[in-house]
Amino acid sequence: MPGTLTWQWIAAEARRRVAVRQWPPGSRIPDEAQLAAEFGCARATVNRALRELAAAGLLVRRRRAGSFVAELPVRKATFEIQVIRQEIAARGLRPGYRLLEAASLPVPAPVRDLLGLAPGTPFRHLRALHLADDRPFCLEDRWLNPATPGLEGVDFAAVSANEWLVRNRPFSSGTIAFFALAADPGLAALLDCRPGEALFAVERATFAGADPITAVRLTYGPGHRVTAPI
Amino acid sequence: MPGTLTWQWIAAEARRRVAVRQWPPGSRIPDEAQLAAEFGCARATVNRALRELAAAGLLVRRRRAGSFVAELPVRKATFEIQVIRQEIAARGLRPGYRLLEAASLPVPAPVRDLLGLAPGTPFRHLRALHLADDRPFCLEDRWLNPATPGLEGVDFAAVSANEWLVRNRPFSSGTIAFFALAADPGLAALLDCRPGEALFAVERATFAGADPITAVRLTYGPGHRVTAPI
DNA sequence: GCCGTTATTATGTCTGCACATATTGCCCCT
DNA sequence: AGGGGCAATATGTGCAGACATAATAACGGC
Repeated sequence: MPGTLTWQWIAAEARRRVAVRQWPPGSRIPDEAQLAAEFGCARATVNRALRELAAAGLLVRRRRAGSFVAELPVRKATFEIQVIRQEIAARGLRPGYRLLEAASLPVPAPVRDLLGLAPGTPFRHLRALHLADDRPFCLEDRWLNPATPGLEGVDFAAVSANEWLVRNRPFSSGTIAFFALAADPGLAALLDCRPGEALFAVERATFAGADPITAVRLTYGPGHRVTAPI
Repeated sequence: MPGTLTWQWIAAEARRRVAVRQWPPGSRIPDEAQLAAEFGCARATVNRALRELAAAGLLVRRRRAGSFVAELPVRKATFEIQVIRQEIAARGLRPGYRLLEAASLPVPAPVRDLLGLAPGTPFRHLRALHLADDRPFCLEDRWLNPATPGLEGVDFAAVSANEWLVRNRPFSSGTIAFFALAADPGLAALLDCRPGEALFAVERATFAGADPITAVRLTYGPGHRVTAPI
């Protein structure tokens, strides 16, 4: 055991003790100082290991109270949100892009609520199709704040709004939602599927601080799956 | 600036510098020692801050090369996977549960591939309906390794397999996938919706080390959304 | 001029110490 | 017995210094 130190080893050992019920769910585990003594390392090293396990949902830590094994551990799955072009390339396909529509319109009510806007606010509305090996991959339907800095003069026929935003307005906060959707005739024609077919869709709303930047719905072609390791 | 230290302040300041293009995408940022000098703190503190930003996808760090602002930052959305009963309770609804079917059957091919099993392996097959305020919420269709320790004698009419596993075989690894699905007549009857309606579904495969534990598909009622902050 | 070896450098991690902070539980006062 | 205040305690974070490691850049031999 000594010699193989590092916080990762300690984290793995703690995981093992939880898995074999040496530290049963709900129980309090020895405090950092005790573990540091047992493993023959500094308390900071134990702290690093346990902090990691708490972030993973395995432990619950409370000041003065101690560290406890989670009763009903909340597992966390982390999905990576890439630029769509990269998402397509990662599947070994050739990405393509076609702008369908660009206009300035008053935002519809659902988007208004999502972004917290006043009724009648004009936003830029964009619809574009992302292609993989020349076949429809996903429809991007976006409402974009016209006050976004740097927006004037951008040609969204050449660069997708998706990619322009990631490059130019990155690091914003927001929410993401996944859901299922039946293809209406228009969607079916665009995504090359049967009307009524079940499609997978993602909606994102993003903000820079309190300022709304964009709301987007990405509707994927039939059979699309989003996966992540647990 | 001095006095307000903590790694969180440094992380926020670094985020700001990236956002205002003081540190443009792709550029190399000053190294930890320089930043520590600038902020008047220890290198370990800067390290903690930058490590956090790298985990968030904002920075890319390479030994000897330095820290760089990500070109196309890969945003990460973290979904919490709760026990279904808690998921229902969190929506302010009364959770219910009904076991529909329990049998020992040879695993079908798709599940076999997912879990890496030999053909003809017998697994325990469970189907159960989770209810919210007595209305169908989600159908659980599960294949469970009969060799799972502690499994014998568990009454899955009283406890959902979902919850039993989280309590008794937690902390396993695996994969999760989200996708859309059209309701077949059987599903439609169970989930109280129209046949052909688009439904949201989740598939998980979980392992303890290399040993397969379970494969499960959760098919949610119409209109279900899964959301996460970014 | 090309290629393999070596030195340099920035990050990754550990140690040992210190103080801050949030609770909890005990004690004391009423 | 009950309630409020205080001290004990475990985590959270900070500092300075050190060595490990990986990847690059510089160098030297052929």
